[in-house]
Amino acid sequence: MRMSDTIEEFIKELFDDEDAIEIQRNDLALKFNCVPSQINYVIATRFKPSQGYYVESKRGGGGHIKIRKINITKSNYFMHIINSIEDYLTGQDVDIFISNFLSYNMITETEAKLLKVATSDNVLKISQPERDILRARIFKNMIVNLID
Amino acid sequence: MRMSDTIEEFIKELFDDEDAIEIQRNDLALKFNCVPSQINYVIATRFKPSQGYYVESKRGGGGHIKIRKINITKSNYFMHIINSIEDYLTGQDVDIFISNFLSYNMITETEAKLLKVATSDNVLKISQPERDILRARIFKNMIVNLID
DNA sequence: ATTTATAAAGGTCAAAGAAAGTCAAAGTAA
DNA sequence: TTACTTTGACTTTCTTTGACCTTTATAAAT
Repeated sequence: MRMSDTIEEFIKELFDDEDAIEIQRNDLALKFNCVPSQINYVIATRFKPSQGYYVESKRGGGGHIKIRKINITKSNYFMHIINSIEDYLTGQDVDIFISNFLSYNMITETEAKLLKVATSDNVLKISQPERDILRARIFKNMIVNLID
Repeated sequence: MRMSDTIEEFIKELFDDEDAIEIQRNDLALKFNCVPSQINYVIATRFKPSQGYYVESKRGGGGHIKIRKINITKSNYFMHIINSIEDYLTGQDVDIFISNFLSYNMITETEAKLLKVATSDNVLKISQPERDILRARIFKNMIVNLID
């Protein structure tokens, strides 16, 4: 088995239910007896955004590499919602969606308020059926941006 | 955890609702077993104006370092922005506002994305000048909801 | 009362240390 | 051959440390 695969596996095991982990490049390199940049290679090839991960790091004393797993459930959930919304969307529909999002802890209170106000009749202020069409577009596009 | 982080945390806990605190550099250094200039480092990197703090100090006997939290209260800040927006708002204006909000740490990345997408040409998709008028309405109303 | 010395703060800056990042060359496997 | 892996020299970023500097208060000396 390639060393990169071993390291990849090890890192993946670190996510034990958690959705984010923190590693130290030099420690890992030491543990696997490889050069530190090998760790970068593993991360670059196995923990890309397209593979559902997203990475941030800090250099200097006490530096570290943090790898976050994109919450598939969340993104599936929102994707499903988006697909389920037709071309028209009423204000009541929005209210129901938002209260569900909140009860599943998918969004913050502030995000809820933003969704609500940006799609409210008072703000859109155009006549039907254009209003519900515009509302659907705004709402769907906003939701896409709630996926981590 | 880095010493700087520990010290930062400690200092932040000193603000217990208060909006200003006073510390003594040598005492702190002693408490955390570090050189006094470490305190300066922490202050310089973690209590910058851009991070909402402002620092004054006095040397000599009975000297001290006073750190004040500047609360351009979010609410004042946003209210001012809202008042400054006329009936029309372009996409470029929005971009500038958003990047300012972010650099002043007034909003999260997600909130930024929501603001951006809910006011983008692609989503509004109506003709001018109605588009800029609608954008102004949506943007202003969303911002109101960013005030905790 | 004024000047002078001393001690008590805090400030600055650069060097050393501690991570992580980059990139290209060399090695391997399909 | 071609794509993927491994290595290592070099770079960049952030933190820690320490030597030296400036400011302020207070006590001592004039």
